[in-house]
Amino acid sequence: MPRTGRPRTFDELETLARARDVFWARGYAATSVQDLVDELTIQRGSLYGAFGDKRSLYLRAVSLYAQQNLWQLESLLAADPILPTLRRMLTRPATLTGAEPAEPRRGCLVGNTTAELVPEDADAQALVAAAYDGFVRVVAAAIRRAQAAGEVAATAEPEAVAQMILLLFQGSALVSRAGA
Amino acid sequence: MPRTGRPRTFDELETLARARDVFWARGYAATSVQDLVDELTIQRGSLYGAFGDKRSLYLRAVSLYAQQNLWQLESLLAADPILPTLRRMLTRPATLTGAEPAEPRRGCLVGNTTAELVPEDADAQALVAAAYDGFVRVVAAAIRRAQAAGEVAATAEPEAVAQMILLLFQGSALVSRAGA
DNA sequence: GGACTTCTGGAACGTCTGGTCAAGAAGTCG
DNA sequence: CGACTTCTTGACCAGACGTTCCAGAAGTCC
Repeated sequence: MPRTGRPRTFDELETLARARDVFWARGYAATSVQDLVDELTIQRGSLYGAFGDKRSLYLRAVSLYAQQNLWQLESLLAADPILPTLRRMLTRPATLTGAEPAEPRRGCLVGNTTAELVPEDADAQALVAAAYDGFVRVVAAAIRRAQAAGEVAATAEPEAVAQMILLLFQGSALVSRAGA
Repeated sequence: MPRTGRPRTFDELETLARARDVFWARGYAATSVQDLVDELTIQRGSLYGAFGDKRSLYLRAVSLYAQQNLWQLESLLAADPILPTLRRMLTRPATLTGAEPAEPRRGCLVGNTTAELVPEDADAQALVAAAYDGFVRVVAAAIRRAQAAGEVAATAEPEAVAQMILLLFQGSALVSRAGA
């Protein structure tokens, strides 16, 4: 069934990425639909037509963020050795997100969502839980590879260590919003 | 200058504590003034008369939360040994707040504030930064005491370890909102 | 080119928001 | 008791909010 009718004049993915940045900078509730209309170069009608309502747009934006971060994480950890990479991630959370250091500190959009929407919103909860799960899975796999290569002590429990790294990473992203 | 006129019929501190719980459960933006009026057993006029506006009330509520948590932390760490206490705090963030395990997971109000209001709000930023600072100070002091008592290796940097514990603690409180 | 479909732009809607106000109740103080 | 001050109550306000809708523009398909 080929798509007929007038095509969109804006790129949906690019617009979604811009929405992600707006939400990331301001949070969910503090971002009004008017803010989005202003910054996405889209009119209200188009926004609602393409993304449904504000909440759906937000969830899609967070989902995009989580997926891009997971890819970035995988690619960063693909190169041996992993320990310097992990250290850099923890001391500079922006390593994963590709944000400029000069930008105002925004933390991690998944973490921010966890604090603002979860546990009131079941969909948001599932979304962030999946993101955390993916993080742990990828890091644990990297640890196992590093153990096989002799970089990391074989006695360490990969899943447990990965879980702890997740906590450190989220804690770091959160606290970094408040200053150094 | 003695206070004259009709006295308040509600206890200000108790009301503030209740406001803290409401904000803690729902977040800042998602809590309407009407919600507060409903749950504090106070009328709008009294609320504004006693606490100024919504934001002031929120900041005072977070401040109360932070101070109570700091006291609780100090008293928990006063008893040797500190390591089991720290472990319990990290695996069960509610240890500090005194929240029931059955309650919906709310994380840490300071952390939630960091995610929702900071860095847009300079007052909130100062508030949470002070809270983090207090946490690190108290934990570092406890580590120094434990080092003097031989419980903790003397090679550890108390401040650095305390900072890491803060990150783990905040990470744990945050991620716990999303599930186990 | 004609029929049809989708998108755009912007006005409009009802609701809810945080905040104010005034009148009366209920205290304190001398 | 009388003067004064503060608190309570609930109606009220203007503005912002998220969302809907429709007329016209701009495409696709046969």
